[in-house]
Amino acid sequence: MTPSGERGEAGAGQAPLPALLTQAKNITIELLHRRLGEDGFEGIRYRHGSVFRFIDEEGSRLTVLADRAGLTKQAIAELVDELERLGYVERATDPKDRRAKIIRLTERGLAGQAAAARILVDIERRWALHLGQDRIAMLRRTMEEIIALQSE
Amino acid sequence: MTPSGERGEAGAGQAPLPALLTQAKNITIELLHRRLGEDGFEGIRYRHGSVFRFIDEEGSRLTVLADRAGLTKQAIAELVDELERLGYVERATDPKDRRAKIIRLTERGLAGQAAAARILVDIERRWALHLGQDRIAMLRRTMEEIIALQSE
DNA sequence: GTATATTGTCAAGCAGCCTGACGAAACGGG
DNA sequence: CCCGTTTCGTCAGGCTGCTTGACAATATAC
Repeated sequence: MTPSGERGEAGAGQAPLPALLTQAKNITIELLHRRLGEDGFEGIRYRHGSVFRFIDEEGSRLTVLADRAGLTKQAIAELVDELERLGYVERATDPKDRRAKIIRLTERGLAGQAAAARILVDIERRWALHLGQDRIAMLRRTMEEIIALQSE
Repeated sequence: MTPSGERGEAGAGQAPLPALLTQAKNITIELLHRRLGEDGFEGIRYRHGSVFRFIDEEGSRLTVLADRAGLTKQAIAELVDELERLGYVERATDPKDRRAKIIRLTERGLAGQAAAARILVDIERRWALHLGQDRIAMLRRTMEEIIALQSE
């Protein structure tokens, strides 16, 4: 009763684009989080990326993070709660605005952020080793351009 | 209180790979489902792809679909319920095995499946128009090879 | 100085999956 | 042929990751 499979398609031709993209994404985040765990950064999940990716060096407000991540304040608040419990992030009341709280990476949070970046670079490097540097660079550029194309 | 954003990264360099892949996927499925809707195929959601993608022409059992999609029987059962309500699929008891039910695409289901395939080809074609045929073919091949690389 | 907007939190709900347990039907060995 | 085991689909309940709605505390504008 535990799912596993994934095989070829039933119908004509080739795997649909969304399936390909999804599978590639899943592979990437699985590698990333496994290696984060191995490096001692336990408990970090994919969703936490919304904080790590968008937080400013000097810290950011909840509202700002929510806006950047395209999520609600409530959703981000829960992520921050979790990361705070795990010791990656800390909240401090903004002295300029006592409604707001500044969310800042702790030492460990900074280390985790750096580790993630390093691991992702390494993943790309290993793919480049098998498929060629230019192929991987092209993959990245093509996706960026597709995304740019759509947001016109 | 409705999220929207998505902007550049805070930290160094470039967008992380998983974010890129996710965004590309989201763009694709959004285009796909919008155009499916325009073509009169209402109510189809991303998750329904697990049925449309893996169902055999003569129909398939629930268990088979679940296995192929990498989901539980229960998850697929709910998808099939929905698609049945929408008229894309029908259940028939297997005469060979009265425990089992054969899930088969209706006329409308077949039309929807064909439309989806056609739209996806068209999306790729339009990207190729802007970025070049070779770039899009390469994108596809590179992702396929990355996926193959990981499942060694 | 008071109306209005903004910040973060509490509560509740929905989607999309999961695990567990089950009756009905098929299968396999004696 | 009968009975234990396996396989089919379903029912019930739970978890995760998000949503909308409502709110007290605080800041801002006129």
